[in-house]
Amino acid sequence: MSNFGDLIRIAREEKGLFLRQVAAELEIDQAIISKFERNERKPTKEQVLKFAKFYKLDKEVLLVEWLSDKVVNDLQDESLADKVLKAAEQKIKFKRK
Amino acid sequence: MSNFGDLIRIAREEKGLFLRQVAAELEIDQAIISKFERNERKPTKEQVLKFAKFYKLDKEVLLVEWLSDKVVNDLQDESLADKVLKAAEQKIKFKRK
DNA sequence: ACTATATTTGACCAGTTTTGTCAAAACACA
DNA sequence: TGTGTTTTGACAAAACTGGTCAAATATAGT
Repeated sequence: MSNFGDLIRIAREEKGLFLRQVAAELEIDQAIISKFERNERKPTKEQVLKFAKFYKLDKEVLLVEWLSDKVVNDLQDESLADKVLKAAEQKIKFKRK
Repeated sequence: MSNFGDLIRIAREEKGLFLRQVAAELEIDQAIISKFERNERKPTKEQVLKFAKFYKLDKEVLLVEWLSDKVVNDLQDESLADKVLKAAEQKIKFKRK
């Protein structure tokens, strides 16, 4: 199962870049990027988009990864997760009308 | 489509109670309850449980309503909602193993 | 319109959480 | 050991939450 951190770590490694270099390019402290890569901290939406652009990753893929991490985080109480997701789906459907 | 606010407003009206009374009973400021009923503010989990108990509503129903409101709130970008919910589902499934 | 009561609104505060900065510690490896 | 990279943790700044209160607004009865 993928997650935001893995995606950006792999992308960085594939390009053979150091945290320092990415940090300079994106103007984000390298300590923070390190934490993003280990899923220790959640980036802002802006930052997600910066990573997508810089690593040339699909913006949507990265956003979905990031948002679903956030949703999972809301559902601490696993036991209700299924019901909650179903309910959320219904609400979204309803909103679209 | 229901939501947390509607549920507790209807419950209160069915019991013929004033905000003031509920506020006193639950020790929550009536201005806040008013905002909960209009979905202007999100209660804490504790508060959700207080309402369930006081109005004798099913705890789980109320929690699902509350959590799914939270999830929908995360998904500002409706266009990705379906993908995000599917991804979240996968992550939950994965976590369970 | 006036009164009385109920609800909503908005300004403000305090406490918590999140985000960013930095330097030291830990790690990798020649 | 020496050099360069990554991780960790302490700290501060900023943003967000949750609560309090009183004034404004709405509602109903007279």
